[in-house]
Order: sequence, then C-alpha cells, then structure tokens
Amino acid sequence: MQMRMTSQREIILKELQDSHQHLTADELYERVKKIMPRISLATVYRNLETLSEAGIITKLEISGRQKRFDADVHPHDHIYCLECHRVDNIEFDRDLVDPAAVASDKGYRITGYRVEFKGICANCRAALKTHDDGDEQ
Amino acid sequence: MQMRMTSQREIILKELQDSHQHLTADELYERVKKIMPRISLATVYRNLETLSEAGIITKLEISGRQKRFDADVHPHDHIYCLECHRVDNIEFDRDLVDPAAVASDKGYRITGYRVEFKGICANCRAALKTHDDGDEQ
DNA sequence: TTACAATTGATAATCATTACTAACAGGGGT
DNA sequence: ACCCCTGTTAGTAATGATTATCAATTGTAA
Repeated sequence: MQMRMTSQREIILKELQDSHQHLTADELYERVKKIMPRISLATVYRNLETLSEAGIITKLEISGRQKRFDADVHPHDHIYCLECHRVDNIEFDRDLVDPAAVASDKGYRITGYRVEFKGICANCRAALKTHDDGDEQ
Repeated sequence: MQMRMTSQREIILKELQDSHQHLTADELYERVKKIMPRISLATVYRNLETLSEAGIITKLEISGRQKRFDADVHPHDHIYCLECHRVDNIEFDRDLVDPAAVASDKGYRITGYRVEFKGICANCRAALKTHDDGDEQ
C-alpha cells in the first residue's frame, strides 16, 4: 500500500504515539484539532484506517460492529471468522490463564477475561480455495 | 432484577437457545418475526439486554462501542475498566496459549488471538470505595 | 375492577462510522 | 513553467446499529 506521509497523517500518528493510550478516533480528533484546527474528523478516521492497514498502528476490535448474544452462559471462549464473521464456541483450557498472575501492577481488580481467536472457518477456506487459492487478511 | 417472563421474552430466548449460534439482535429479530410477526426490533434489543442482565444469556462485546487504536504494534494484550472504559496494555505470557492445540475440530485456520481482561482500574476502585464501597457489574 | 408498574410497538433520536464530492497538493514528464 | 495524474483533504450527507421516547396495552396485586 502506497501512502504519502502527509502532515495530517504525521500529526495523527504522533499524537497517538505520544499519548501512550488507546484512544478512540474521536479522542484523537480532539487532540489533533489543537494542533491543526481545520482538520476533519473524517480525515482522522481515514488515516487511522490507512495507518493500521500499513501496520503502523493497531486497531482494537472485536468481530464486526454488531453485538452478538449467546444462550450459553458457562465460561467459555470464542473464535470468529475474518471472512464471514461467524462466531463459534471454542474449547480452550481456561486454567492456563491465571488472572491473579496478571496486571496486579496496574492496580486493576480483575473480574474476568476472555480469549478470542480469529481465523478462517472451514466454509470460507473451501470457498477461498476454489477461486482465489486463499490468501487473506 | 425482577423480570416477568413475557411471551415475547420467552420466544426470543427460545429462538436464541435453539439456534445454537451467536446471533445478532437483527438476526434474532428476523427469526422471532416468523413466530410473532408484530414484534418490534426495539423489543428484541430490550429483551436481549434484560436477559443478559439477568444472567440468562451472554452479550459478547468489547469495551464499549467505539473502536480504539494503539500505536504499539507488538503482540500484546489488554485490560479494560468496566467503570470508566479505559484500556491498558497488559503483560501476559502469550506462550501459554497454543493456537495449534485449539479448535482444529472446528476446521478453522487460526491466524491470531487476543486475551482480554476486564476489571476495575485503580482510579475507579478508589472512587467507588469512598462513597459506595465498591460492588459493581 | 381498579390501580399501578412493567412491557410493548412504533418511531424518533443518537452515536459511531463510512461514503461522497469538489477542491487541493505534489510530483513527474514535456 | 505548464499540464496531467493520483492521492489526499475538508466538509457534509448517508448509513447502520443501538437507544430513547411515548402512548397504548398487559399483568398483577390490592
């Protein structure tokens, strides 16, 4: 992906880096506006997308925009397909993760955690293989 | 939380259970409409919320509605605060999780995973302690 | 059987994000 | 210097998911 490092892009990136936080597009927009008052919110969104496609930053997200609901309430984890966005339960030995051993340094009281795998489901693997020979995401 | 098991609520729950899937509100709405054609999408949303508050179903979600961006691209995990929705990096030994050992049964090709802790951050713990003596979520 | 609170359907409003569009900017090449 | 090409921008409209509002309905309990 070609990408010119425009001044807008540079400021957005620098503000995110300097923040040492996980900012939303909106929060970043507010910060960048202080430096470049005429910048547009759309520009912030567009450049965050571009920068994360280029691997310069990371977008934190879950499977898609819509929330999903699960009638199974016992603690378990999930895997979702990057292609079709389906979500499946997954067997994963949760004893491997010890919340107590984590992040006491941050001062959090941990009440739970989830492990979330992503990949390509069987259906989509087959579909991709037929016409495209599956290289994705 | 008090809650009458209304016919709408019952059908919504049953459809979700019978599906053995992780449906979105919209998908569930489409299914429920076949049984109760005059039901409103808002009712579906409302009852999914109510049922998950009651612990009868689970809502799959990440910290809030907005996406967040991270200038740190090395593989790492996150913890977020249920109160104020802040997100912090977390040190977690990712070698504990072996993607290859997971979910081959489902036919997925796994390309990555995240571990996401939730809890109450130090700030919010302090704030809650002063007036409410912290019982939450 | 009246009286109150919870719930519903319908729809408006909100929020986050994406799409659109006309204007602008920065190279080449000529 | 001039034109052309493409990427990018600001501004704004449109979209999609979710939540809020509200009058009407229902269930429950006195």
